[in-house]
Amino acid sequence: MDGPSGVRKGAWTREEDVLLRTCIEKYGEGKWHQVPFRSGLNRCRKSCRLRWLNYLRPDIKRGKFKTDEVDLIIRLHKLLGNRWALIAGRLPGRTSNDVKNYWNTHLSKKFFGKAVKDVADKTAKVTVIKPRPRTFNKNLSYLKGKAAKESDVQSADHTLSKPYSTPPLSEDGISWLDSLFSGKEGHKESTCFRNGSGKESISSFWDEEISAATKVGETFVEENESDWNHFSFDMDLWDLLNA
DNA sequence: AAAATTAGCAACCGCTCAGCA
DNA sequence: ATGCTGAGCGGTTGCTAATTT
Repeated sequence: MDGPSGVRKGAWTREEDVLLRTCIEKYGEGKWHQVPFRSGLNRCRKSCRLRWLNYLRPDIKRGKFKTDEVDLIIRLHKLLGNRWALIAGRLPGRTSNDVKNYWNTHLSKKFFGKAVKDVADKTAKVTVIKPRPRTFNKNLSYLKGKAAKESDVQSADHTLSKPYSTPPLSEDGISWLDSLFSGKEGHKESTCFRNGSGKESISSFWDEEISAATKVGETFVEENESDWNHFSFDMDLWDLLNA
């Protein structure tokens, strides 16, 4: 079971779980590089971290996904793509691995299979561009104050897997995006689920998303500004989160 | 009852990013 | 500006249990 480097791999034993749990309870989460040494486990830090996050953490919820959880996964996946950590963050007690596994085993066939069938039926190629806001670039024309071209916005409609109503552009052509990113008025009362603590504002949802996105390298699709053409926004999810 | 197939889940791997020197 | 290291994420693999033939 040991790897070439002498580090143990494969399934965790009960004893290893106890050692890891004891270590985390004593020293707290984090400093994963020290965990194997502190716990006395012959495991790599990645393995320890994963075991804790996906299995040993006390707040992890086990058992089948409820229908509302499934519904949320579907909607969030539509909005965020395969960003399992973000999706799992909206599902109290569920890990990204859980969500990912559930999607791959239950939902991907259901939806991807259907999509394939739809495409075959229509014999039309549809490219679904999933939004990945973490590739934001501060040099993007939008962030430099340039307005998005309306024609671009309109053309984006054709790239979406589901039609949606694009909020009307104001004179500067960016107001709705502006408010979306700044999390300003109009959304403050909206809510969504958050880690069992009840609710949080939808604006904070986006604040988190966008702040993370803008923080990360501050690269906002510089190499292909037209990516914004494909920015999709799920109004159904918006409604759901507002509900 | 046994073999083959499928489904579900745990764990690993490789990559990217942030922080720091 | 650059390189290094730790941390985190998503894709993929592999094992096991359940189901079907």
